[in-house]
Amino acid sequence: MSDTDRLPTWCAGNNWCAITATASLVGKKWHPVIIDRLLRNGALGFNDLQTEVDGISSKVLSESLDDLEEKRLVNRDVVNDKPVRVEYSLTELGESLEPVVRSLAEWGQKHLEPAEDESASLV
Amino acid sequence: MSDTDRLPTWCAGNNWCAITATASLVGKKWHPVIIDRLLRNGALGFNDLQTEVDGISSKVLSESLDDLEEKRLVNRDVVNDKPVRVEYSLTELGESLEPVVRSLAEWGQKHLEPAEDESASLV
DNA sequence: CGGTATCCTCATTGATACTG
DNA sequence: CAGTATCAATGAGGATACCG
Repeated sequence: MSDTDRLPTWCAGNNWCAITATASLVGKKWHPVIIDRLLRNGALGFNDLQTEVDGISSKVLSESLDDLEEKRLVNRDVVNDKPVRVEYSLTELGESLEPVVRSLAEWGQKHLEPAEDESASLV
Repeated sequence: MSDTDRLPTWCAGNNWCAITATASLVGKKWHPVIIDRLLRNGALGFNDLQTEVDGISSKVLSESLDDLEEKRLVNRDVVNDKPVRVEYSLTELGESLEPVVRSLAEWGQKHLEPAEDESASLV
């Protein structure tokens, strides 16, 4: 019931529907970071991932991972039973987000960072 | 003080800093739609914009516009004094977001929409 | 026309603690 | 190691009404 508003009814056939939907994916604060980490490092365990992201609580990481898994962007593989060892990795769909993430990163690097501090020239 | 966490300290020199910053821009639910509308239509008045977006309240539109203006993505021009006539348009910086928005849209169209409903063929 | 002002609800985050 | 449980705090989003 709560997921009926995921794709609003006014999201007819126009492409900003896809924009909104995608933005709600990568705009979830931690999602792009997690995806980035996974793109860079490949498979990571839960705590490794938490260390990599640095600043996220285990609860939020767990929820984010659930969300990303549900959306088929990450795989969760139990690679060992005892002691428990889990590895998170990107699915093909998740990896297909790379250009999107890169586009975000490039725009941000080009337009956002210099705006905050004009005293330093480009490195 | 509350804006000290806009760019978290752990956002060192890695590019996911830019990712996060950009994602927080275009991930604001209505922002990408507004930008899309402005990209398509050019300059729009407040109420026109509200009609275009369809579903946004004047309060949220107003706040979004403030936010976008503050980030130098949209211009607010008073083109007439009495009666008041205001036009919102994208700045160059705002227009430079087009590839980002397109990248979001393309990914969403390619990967998101077919997954939700496989019964209907493309229109 | 172009907004503000309230007030309210719900989603998201986060800290801390605890478990298999 | 890999999470879940709880609870508090924050804030974005929305409905409605009103103002210059």
